[in-house]
Amino acid sequence: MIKKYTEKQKKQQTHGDLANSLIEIAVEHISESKSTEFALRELASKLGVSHAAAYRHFKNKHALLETIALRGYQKMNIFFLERLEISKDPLGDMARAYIQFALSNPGYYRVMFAVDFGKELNTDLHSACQGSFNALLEIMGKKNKINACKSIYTWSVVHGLVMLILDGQINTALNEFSLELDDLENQIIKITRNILK
Amino acid sequence: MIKKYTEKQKKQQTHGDLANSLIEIAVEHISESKSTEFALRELASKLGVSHAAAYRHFKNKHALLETIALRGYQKMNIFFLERLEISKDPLGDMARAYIQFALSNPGYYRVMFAVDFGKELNTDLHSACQGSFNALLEIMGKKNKINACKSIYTWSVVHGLVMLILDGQINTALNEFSLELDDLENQIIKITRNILK
DNA sequence: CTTCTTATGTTGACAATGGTAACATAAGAA
DNA sequence: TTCTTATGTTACCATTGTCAACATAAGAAG
Repeated sequence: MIKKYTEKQKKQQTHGDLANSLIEIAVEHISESKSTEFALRELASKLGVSHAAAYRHFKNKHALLETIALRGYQKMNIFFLERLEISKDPLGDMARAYIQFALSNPGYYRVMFAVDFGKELNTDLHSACQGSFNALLEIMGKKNKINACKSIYTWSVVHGLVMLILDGQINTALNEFSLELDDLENQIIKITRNILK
Repeated sequence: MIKKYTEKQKKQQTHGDLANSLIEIAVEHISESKSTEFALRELASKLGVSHAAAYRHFKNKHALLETIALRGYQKMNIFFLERLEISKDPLGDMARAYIQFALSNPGYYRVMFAVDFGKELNTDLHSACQGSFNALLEIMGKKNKINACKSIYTWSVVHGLVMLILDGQINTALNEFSLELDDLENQIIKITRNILK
């Protein structure tokens, strides 16, 4: 018994760019749900494609996440480069750029910090992540222990702030003191700059 | 046809303290897997109990997570109180306590920041979380905008640092500069303490 | 002690999901 | 035109969350 496809199925045989579509819709979903959990089948369905189609482009669900994380780091690194090429305040602009990237790309950012790094050393991912940190390290000046501490410190500040904001943990605090996000961001960058002198 | 249980099943009819056992094993699993994802059935099986037994103690999987988060905040608040009762350096000790709690209770800490706060306002959870922040706020002195910023700033530093450490993101940086965690922690607290000046 | 009620287990079912295998078609290379 | 490969499809399976029906334990009420 030979299977035959209907005309509709024939037309949908090629989606065009399923890999990218999957990435986009996953990032969007993660951004809205505030969680990196999602159903591959549901996304496929939304794209008008069968549940198994995704496996032609990604080995499994985790591979999709890894790809998203990698793209996120690449996007972020480019974002940094653009902002820092001509800067009179590298540290401040770096911090500002970091916060802005994360808050305007919550889907990517979440995945970048949700994918387990320890599991199977994905060298691409590792070096992409390393790249961001090195940019920060260079801003600090000479590469030594003290400046490494300062870099980690700065990373901690911006990463912590961004995660607290994305997870909605400081909403009530902001409301209570009628604080705007912009004010907070400026304050935090100001403090950071002073501290590191 | 009436079902009969074997002698073995009869003995296992009461587990003793399944609710707490579930919490403990879940926290342990999360701590080891570095992820808040787990299979309820697997945990039940490890506890020698059937897959549906958990539902006598928790409405669903998410409820278990909420309970873990709540306990985490309670444990953390107690931890803070103990450390700050007699302190000559409240901000430094607070930061130190925060980092220590998170690093020695990674399972709880992860859940505390993974449970979605926005979904269904779990008032207990909210107030428990609020309690931690208020402790920090009081250390800063008068409650105003500036000090709210400083509090959020401090929280960002310690939360960011802890998450980067737990997620293994700064391992390579630490290795590269032969930095010990203790050194880093001290450096960061030293820097943070300057905030209040 | 007996009986009733409730707390806490059990099994069995179901739907959703991740993943694989077998198969069909499209598209481009030979 | 034909062969190969990329990219879909359906069918199937194991795992998981959840619920319903049922069984037993343990303590309260008589």
